[in-house]
Amino acid sequence: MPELPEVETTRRGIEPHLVGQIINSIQVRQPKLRWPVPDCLQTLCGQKILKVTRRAKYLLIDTNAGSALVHLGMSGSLRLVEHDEPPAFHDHVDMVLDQKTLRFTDPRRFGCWLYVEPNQTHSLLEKLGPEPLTEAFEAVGFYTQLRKTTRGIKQAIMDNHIVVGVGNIYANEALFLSGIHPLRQANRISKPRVEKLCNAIKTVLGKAIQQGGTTLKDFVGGDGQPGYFQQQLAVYGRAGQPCLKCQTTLKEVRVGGRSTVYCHQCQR
DNA sequence: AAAGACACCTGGGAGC
DNA sequence: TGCTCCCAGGTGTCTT
Repeated sequence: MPELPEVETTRRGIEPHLVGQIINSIQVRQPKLRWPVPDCLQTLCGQKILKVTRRAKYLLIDTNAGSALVHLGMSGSLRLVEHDEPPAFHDHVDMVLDQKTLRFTDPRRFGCWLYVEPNQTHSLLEKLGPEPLTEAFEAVGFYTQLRKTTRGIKQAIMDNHIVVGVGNIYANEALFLSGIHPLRQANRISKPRVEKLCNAIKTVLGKAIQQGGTTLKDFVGGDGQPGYFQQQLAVYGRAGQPCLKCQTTLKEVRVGGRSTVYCHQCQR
């Protein structure tokens, strides 16, 4: 579920229900997430939520007494439920607000709930590269970064030091859109093609956010309408099927253990 | 300093 | 029907 568009969609979905609300309690049923949920998270109880922001795939729920730093991992989701809705097996954390309860579900427990002190940054956020949908991510800087590595381009764009938020699905899609072979050495791609890739990343992620997070299966917020996960992925999950541009059969290889699908005709 | 392997977990589907 | 194996949207940390 959660690639950057899903995280941003989650943020937009929960924010209106969170801002201005008081955190009445935080119930941790399963503290063993990616890292143990720290006791100091309780510092936030009694505080008013000021805003909900996102950095890479991390969500920050800000108060005057610090922030909750939440990551959805591979299988996490956040949604708003009524106070009396009984928790299911994988509902590990509840943030009880005035009107509703923000509930964190995560079967694989790769997600996290951490505490950040006021006016501090967390070490997890320190070494992150630029946000792909901002001007901080642009072709010149991107090209400079790519010149420094001989890795395949797919691995490079999935590296958080180079650009954040490009997960496996959208890495595949952006490379198809820009006509670049996923295994091509990052430092051997011409400037114009890097520019094209830069734009493709922005386009793919931006479109996915517009659609409400393409791969999301369950939504957050009261108005969780189904249907946005049935979308048009050009290559991901389509190995063996014809390329949408040239009908060549799409190939699949494993890159760093991740499924990688591409058209060997369109992508060079 | 950079790149690859490994780690953390559960659930679902394929294959036998 | 039931067991085993493999795969899945992430990413920090350890090992070369």
